[in-house]
Amino acid sequence: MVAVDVVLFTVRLEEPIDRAWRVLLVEREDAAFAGKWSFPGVLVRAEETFDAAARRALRTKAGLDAAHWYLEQLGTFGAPDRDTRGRVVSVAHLALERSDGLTLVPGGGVMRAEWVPVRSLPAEALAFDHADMLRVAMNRAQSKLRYTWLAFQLLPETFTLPELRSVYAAILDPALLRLNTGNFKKAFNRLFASGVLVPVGRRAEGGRVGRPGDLYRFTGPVLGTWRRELPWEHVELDLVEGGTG
Amino acid sequence: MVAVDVVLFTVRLEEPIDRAWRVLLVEREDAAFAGKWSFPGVLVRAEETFDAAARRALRTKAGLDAAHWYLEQLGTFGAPDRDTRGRVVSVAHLALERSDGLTLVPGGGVMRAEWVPVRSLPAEALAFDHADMLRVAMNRAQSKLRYTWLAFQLLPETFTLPELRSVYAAILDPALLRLNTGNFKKAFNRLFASGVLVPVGRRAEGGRVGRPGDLYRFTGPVLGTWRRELPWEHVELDLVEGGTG
DNA sequence: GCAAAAGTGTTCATCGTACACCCATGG
DNA sequence: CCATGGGTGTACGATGAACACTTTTGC
Repeated sequence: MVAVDVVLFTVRLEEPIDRAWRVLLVEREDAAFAGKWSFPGVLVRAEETFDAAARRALRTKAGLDAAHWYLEQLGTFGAPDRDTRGRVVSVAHLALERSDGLTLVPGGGVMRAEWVPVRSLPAEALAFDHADMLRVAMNRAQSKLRYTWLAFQLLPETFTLPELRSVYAAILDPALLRLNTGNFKKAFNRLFASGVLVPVGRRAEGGRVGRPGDLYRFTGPVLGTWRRELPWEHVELDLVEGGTG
Repeated sequence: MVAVDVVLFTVRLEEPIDRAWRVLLVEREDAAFAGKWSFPGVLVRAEETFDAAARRALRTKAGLDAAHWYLEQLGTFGAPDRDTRGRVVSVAHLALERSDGLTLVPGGGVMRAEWVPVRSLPAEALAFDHADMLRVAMNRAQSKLRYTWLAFQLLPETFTLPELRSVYAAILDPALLRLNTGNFKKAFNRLFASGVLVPVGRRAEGGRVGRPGDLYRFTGPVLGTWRRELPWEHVELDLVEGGTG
């Protein structure tokens, strides 16, 4: 028996930073798992790909149309005793998406579907080995945020730099919020220079105290590495014409 | 049906750099797959973990005792038509190990087992979707070499810096061999300073032309990231005592 | 002695960090 | 006009890249 489970992360910018990083969890109708959260998942059909099954899980269990969302395979969990009802191998998936305009519609054996704060989620609250899955998913999401431009996936079309910083802070480290704003912007100098991050106009909504931030738009692929990790990553040596004798 | 396949990489320092990066491939006895290479793999038993199954595949198909080797899950391949004999989901694994003292012993339905050069391996030479697996495995191995100290896993107890450079060159980019030796050493300054990389004594074997390299020993965990990837990775701000009015 | 390869040290440019200063908004 | 927060510019230190130079081997 092969199943898929989906760990769908989002960030709620309006929430306090410690509760901003959220994950989609559902509670099943089965009495056996009462009071436990789990990730939306389905059994893989005979002629179905994992990717299709994962998007179907989001649709049927939470009413979300994930047809075009960012989705990647996380890993496969197959400990012989992970499911008490027999050996079920689960291919876990990671998805990230903004959740502003979404409404959750529980379905298919699901009582509740909610965005639950990740940082304060105790392992006992999760069914099966989903606490393991969550740990792997959190690490992977943090890595992806570091190596790629996936952070922009969690923001609306136009956004301010403080909002961008909030995304990084919510997922990587809340302390980032206390970082100097100027240096934060400088970290994106290359994106500005290459025209992938472009300013739009002043921010009208000044709901809070200070000066509103400038609005920006991201026009690049969300994947694509941050920069080189090894010093000598780009070796473009033209062969030196060494005399051979 | 759930199977595991293992992509086991090694580096042969004595070979020319383009043929130094090698992968373990086997040829099955089945007439249906004659002339095609595949990765060693087995069906997962009822009460067996993936990890155990992967190590069993190396043992039974190639006679390798991989009990303590570096092994990680790569990803799961489950396209409905990937195996002509029915739907078989395969959990691919990545392993890296030095191969100096190893002898390959074909077994369990395997005719041949060989270390095949990776860079010159055409996709058509591989059975099933193993060409896809290989591509993923190559990318993952290259990433691991960049983010971790896994390169040392492919070297003997003591080694020279040129040999270390050869490992990086074989897997990342052959052009690294033409890089300045001094700057290469400087890239490991942190390892030297922390005492994880320690010199031993002069290299006796001077089989080649120039001066033999100094011998070194690596005494650290093979995993462990290279360095920070985001500028503001380590936020250790003490809260500034701002007057709150 | 000469060529080839390994290893050391210096210089220079780049970039991350700290910090001072200016701008815009709400009360 | 003052507190709060966003944005700009400058100075300094760390470090990667280029390169000159020394050391050690084989022929």
